[in-house]
Formats: sequence, C-alpha cells, structure tokens
Amino acid sequence: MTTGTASTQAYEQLARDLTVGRYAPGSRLPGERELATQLGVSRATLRLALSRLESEGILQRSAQRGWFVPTQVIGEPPSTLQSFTEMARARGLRPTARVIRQEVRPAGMDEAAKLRIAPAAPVIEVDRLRGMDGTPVCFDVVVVPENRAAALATADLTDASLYDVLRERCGIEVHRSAYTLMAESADAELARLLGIGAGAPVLVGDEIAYTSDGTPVLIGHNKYRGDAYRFEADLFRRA
Amino acid sequence: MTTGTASTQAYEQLARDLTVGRYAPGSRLPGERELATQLGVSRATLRLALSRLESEGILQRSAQRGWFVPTQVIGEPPSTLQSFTEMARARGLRPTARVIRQEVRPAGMDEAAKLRIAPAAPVIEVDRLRGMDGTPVCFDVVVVPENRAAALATADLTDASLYDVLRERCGIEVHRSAYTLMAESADAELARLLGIGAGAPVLVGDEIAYTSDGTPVLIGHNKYRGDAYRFEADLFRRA
DNA sequence: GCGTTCCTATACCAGTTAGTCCAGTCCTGA
DNA sequence: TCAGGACTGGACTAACTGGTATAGGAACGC
Repeated sequence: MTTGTASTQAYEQLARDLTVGRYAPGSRLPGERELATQLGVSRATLRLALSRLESEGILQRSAQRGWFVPTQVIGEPPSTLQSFTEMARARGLRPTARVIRQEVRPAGMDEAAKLRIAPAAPVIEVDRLRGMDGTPVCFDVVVVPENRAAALATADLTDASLYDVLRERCGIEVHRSAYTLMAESADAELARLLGIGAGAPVLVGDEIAYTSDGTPVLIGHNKYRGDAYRFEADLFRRA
Repeated sequence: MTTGTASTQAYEQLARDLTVGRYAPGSRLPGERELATQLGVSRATLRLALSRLESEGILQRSAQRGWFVPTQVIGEPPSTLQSFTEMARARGLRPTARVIRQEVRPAGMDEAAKLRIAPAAPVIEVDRLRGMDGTPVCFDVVVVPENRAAALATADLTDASLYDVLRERCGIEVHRSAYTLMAESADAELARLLGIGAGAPVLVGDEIAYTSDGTPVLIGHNKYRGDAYRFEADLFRRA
C-alpha cells in the first residue's frame, strides 16, 4: 500500500486520473457517491480530495450538478462600458486628469438636439487632459445639461472620474453609451496637449450617454493618442 | 464555472446577452430546448431563469409561441455585428472587394493561439481591398483555419461577403466578435492601396470572431481610411 | 486515562436533470 | 380551404446531484 492519509491518496489518484485523461475536458465526473465507492473511501473523505483539486483549479464544482473537468477556454468579457478611470485602474495605472476648462454656457443647436433640451439652454462643458501615471493620453470634452447636473459646474474634477461624480453628486447613472470611433490627424493644438507630433494619428471617440430610461445626459468627445490607447468591444451578430 | 446555482448563472448569462444586444428588441429567442443546450443547463433550470427575467420585465413570454425581447421605446440599435458588406448596403452603396492574396499557409504562433489550433497548422489567408462603389476604403486581412473552411481557399471572394461565404459554403456561423480598435499612420504600401497620402490616419481594427459555442473561427485585421469610415457601437455599463 | 485528528456511515435538503405528455401555434402542401 | 405535421411553451415525475449536519469508530500523542 502507499503512504499518506486516505484523503491524500484519493486526491493523488484523482489527479492521476485527470492528468492521464481518464475524464475528458468539459465532462462531468461520476457522482460523489459512486466516485467514493470507486476509490474505496467515504464520501466525506472524497470531498476533501475534491475540494483540494478545486482549489488548485484542476476541477470545477457546480452545486447540485456535479464536478467538471475544466476546459482550457476562458470566458471573454462582454462588451461593457468602462470609463477611462476604470480602464486605467484595471491596468494598474493611476488615472490623472487636469481640468483645462469648466464653464456654463448655452448649448449649441446640435448639442441641444442630442441632449433633447431646448436650444441655448445652459450646459456645463468640461475640458480635461487625461492621462495615465501623468502621461497625457486623451483630450476629453464633456457637455452635460446644467439642470440635470448643476453640481458638476463647481466640482473639482482633477484626477476624478466624471462618471463617479455624476453618480454620487448628481444622482445620474449612465447605463448605455452610443459610441462612434474614427481616426484623425492631430492638429497643432492637440499635438501640443498630448505631446505628440502634429499630424500624428489620434483615435477620436464621440459619445452620447443615456440613463437606463433612455434620457440622454452627456455628450463626450475624446481624442486619444493613437499609440497609447485601444478601444475594445464585443459585438454580436443577430440570429 | 462561476458562483451561484445553475439557474442563477443561466439568468445572469441571459441578462448579459440581452443588455449587450445579442437578441434584437422584438425578436423571439431560440426555443427553450435549444436555449437550454446553448447554456448547458436543463430545460427546467432554464425556465427558472426565464421566469425570473420575465418577472423583471426583461423578457416577455407568449405561451406556445416563444420568449420575446420587449421592444424598447427609446434607443438606438445596440452593438451589433455588421459586416462591411451589410454596412455598405445599409447606406445604399455597392460593396466591392478585390482579392489581393488568397493562399494556404502554416499558422504563426500567435495566430494558432488565437484560433486555438496547433502551431503551423494550415490556415487560409485572404487579403482584400474593400471599397464602396469602387472607392477603396479598407485593406482587409482574414485568417481562417483550413480544416474548418477548406472551401474558402478556392472560393471567388471578389465583391463577396466573407461572412456569407463562411455561412453558406462552410457552415460557419459567426456569432460574436471581439474587436480592438486603434489609430495608426498609413505606411507607404497601405497609402498606395487606399489611395491616401503616406502618414494619413487609418483606423485599425483587430477582430477575433467566434461561433455560438465559443470556438474561434476567424482572425481579422482591417485598416480603414480615417476619412472614410467610422465605427459605431453601443456600450453598456455593468449593473 | 484524555483529547485530538482523521475517517466512516447515515440521513435529509434544495437544486438539477432527463424524460414524458399535453395543448396551442405556425407553416406547408394538397 | 383544410388537414397534417412540426414546433412551441406548460406541466409534471422520478431519479439524481452536491451541500450540510450528525453520530460514532480508530489511531495517535500526551
């Protein structure tokens, strides 16, 4: 006989069976009761071995369904709206933002149409230079109706997430954004702000953000350094 | 697997698919039997998830007919996968495509990884110059595993929709694509093909397309003229 | 002696599965 | 116009699943 406790032996036997390919990836193992009988241990002991295999990622449990051999496939994230701030943090970088302009002014005709407000109704415009770890990456213009987000006019938006401010200070929860992306060349002013050469490629994103009831609440216009930013999304094909 | 019961997982998966626009508003979902298979749960479990979605107003049931996505009052179409061909037709333009290269070659290391095939396994590469009404708009490289789409190697892809050919000739239905977009400058060769100046901005899209069971079937690399193409998508914020 | 640790055995619970049967809906072809 | 077949969701059952709790036996160190 071998050495070790019964649960360790069961663990090792299962690990062997799995590496040897006794159970196909994606398949379900026999039930705990049957497996325990096969291995000659009690169910409680078997479960210790199974839990150990799960903690090592060799097995996956699914309550009331069974134990499964993992498939190598990892699920990709669905297309999701991620703010610049969140994106930077997800990459372990510190998001920064320098406010260049922050003022209340009358809405232009197309802005009013997009935001479904009266022409020349007051809007707040915030221009910011956004970066990661201090390096400028994006020039960002945001326009919000003043009657919906008055607090934004005076809030300190330096290094802050605008989405966070909208949610916490104005009670506005962005749910969906219609995005348009295109490639342009940087003009002299933008090139200076982003620290790139004039004519360098920039990724231009236009956004209209909506709350969950479909009300437009924000117009965004972002110009990203072409060499420092990517845009990712999942798209679905209709059945 | 993640956490929670199977029915909760099915519920969450369906909710994700719905917010992300996998099923169009007003459309019918696949039958319960097929949907259960797709989600890897039994029909009874699926029905728990469906009932929960119904109680939240996310789905509507119609006995003996099917499950329907409620039509939204407001809102533009959600992010949906639209081929170049479809996009051109939707704008009343005639999509064109000139085949520049069409060959079978061994897959590179990263291609093999993305397509989950063996390194150096044969793949079909198709390079095309695509346009609308004859004006070149996009240089398009597509890589597909040869064992899944042998017919593609010999098909005439001039002015054809590659997605259509994949579906009709190879039985491959693209369901989801992971997209990455960035801005670059055109090099001399690309500038010549697209008829733009060297250094002009181009919108570069990288795509990995999957079937409904999550198998990667296609790598796409598209370079669009910055002044002739926009990319549109709807993004959703996680609940 | 005692307590600890590991193991066995048993029982019950809520969730899940696969299967069957039914009635209503829809499409197609005579 | 009508009949039939294919498909739909609705409802139900029996068997099975892992999750949990319980009680008791066996080996070991002190």
